[in-house]
Amino acid sequence: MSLNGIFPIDRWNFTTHSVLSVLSDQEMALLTRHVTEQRLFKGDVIFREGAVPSGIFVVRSGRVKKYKVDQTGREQIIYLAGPGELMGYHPVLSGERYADSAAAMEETMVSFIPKEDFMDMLARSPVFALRLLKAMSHEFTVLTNTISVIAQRTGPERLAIALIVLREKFKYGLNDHDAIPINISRADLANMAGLAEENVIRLLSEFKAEGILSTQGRKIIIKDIHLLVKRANYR
Amino acid sequence: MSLNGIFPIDRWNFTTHSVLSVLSDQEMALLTRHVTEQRLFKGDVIFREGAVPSGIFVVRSGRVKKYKVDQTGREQIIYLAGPGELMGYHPVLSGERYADSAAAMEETMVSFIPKEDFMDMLARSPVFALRLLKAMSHEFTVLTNTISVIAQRTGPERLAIALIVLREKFKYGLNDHDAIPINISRADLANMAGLAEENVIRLLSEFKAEGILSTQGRKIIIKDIHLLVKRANYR
DNA sequence: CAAAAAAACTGATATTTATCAGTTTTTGAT
DNA sequence: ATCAAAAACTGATAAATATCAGTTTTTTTG
Repeated sequence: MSLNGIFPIDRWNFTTHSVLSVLSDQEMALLTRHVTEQRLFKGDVIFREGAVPSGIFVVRSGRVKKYKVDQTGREQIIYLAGPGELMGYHPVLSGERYADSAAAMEETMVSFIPKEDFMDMLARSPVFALRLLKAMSHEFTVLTNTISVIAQRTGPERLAIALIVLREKFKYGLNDHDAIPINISRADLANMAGLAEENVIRLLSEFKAEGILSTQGRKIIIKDIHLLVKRANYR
Repeated sequence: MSLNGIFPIDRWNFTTHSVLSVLSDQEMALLTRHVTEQRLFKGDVIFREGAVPSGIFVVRSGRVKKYKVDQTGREQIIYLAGPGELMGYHPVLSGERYADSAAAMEETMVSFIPKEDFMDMLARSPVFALRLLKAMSHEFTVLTNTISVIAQRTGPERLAIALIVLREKFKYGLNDHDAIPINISRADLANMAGLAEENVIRLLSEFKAEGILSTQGRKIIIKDIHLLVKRANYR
């Protein structure tokens, strides 16, 4: 079932504009001539805030969290990247260091493209540059909405929105009628919603009592998406 | 006195990469051939969330807040734009609607460039496109840091950070040794720091008691920037 | 498959921040 | 300069959320 029209899911989480797809086969071959593949396991760090980038990453499979760590060690998850998404190109373009860190949330495959090849393709292909501008502009909308969610929504609303986003992120590869098991630790969920872990757990059992979801161990299954959207208090 | 090295002020608030400056005189003339100037007064809305953009804006003088309004009518200020900054080009590039609203915080001059002229220049000038990519990437860092401030800092820390940013934003046109009067309503300050207005006022008098600042009516003057940076708990 | 480790969960309490109902001060218009 | 309106400010209270100190369940590993 699609959420279009009910909840603007695309605005909250997806980078639907496929950036690489605008390249011709020839250009693609040029861009990926020095590409390397990496298999990552849960918790593996892909890049760390403050480090100097040497290339960009493409998520091939799995899920990656982008986050910032504060003084007390708490993580705030800023974005969740899935298959097909580009990561880590902003600091390459701006000549800065990484503004956040990225880590695999499960077994994940990523491709690494050296920054020289990326910048080279950008200079060669005006279409690619324009498409990247478009994709970044969209990401901007997503980040702006993230700010408003964190700053203006209550705890229960933030959790409900995080669950709606996660459900979409975990849909990948499943049939439409399948139940979608959201496989995420309570700690990661808390860091997404900006809540203490204990409060996430308490809210989850409230949602369960309301018939919104069920749990199987750590896995969360949304039973009534409309009720969940209502709980998110979306206007 | 510069804050470089003490507090990474640029990361938090400035779009220092001047986008228009890379254009030749000829290109500039082409871009600004249909430009119109507008004089705006305090509170005047420049664009509103959800509206369809028909061009981009350049702030010439004054200060503009970019914000989102929630169900209860509360504003969260996302960014504060000053002289030289481009506004409202993201939705033009992505073909979306405005993700946030913009309003003048004081008497302000803005230029309006029709989107056709902007897109035309982008197609004509690869240097311009690359520069825009660079500027947007930097903005990304700023937004990412905004998220971490809102999500991970305490109320007093958020207020201290807002004041540091505001002090820089109000520096424009003053001599280095001048006191910088931050002229902002308590309501706007609260909406920047993500606090209730009453708590901002209480915190301001705490800061005053600590010798960090003084007030003259609504105007705030930072007396000890090092103490303020300390209060922001920056590492 | 049993033991150990990790994660999920619970209840009580503390802390932070917002809300409400005002009073006082400042600002802007005549 | 005066008055009305708006903004700044104060104190008391309420609500939301975090923290602490555990117990129970689930997952992982030898």
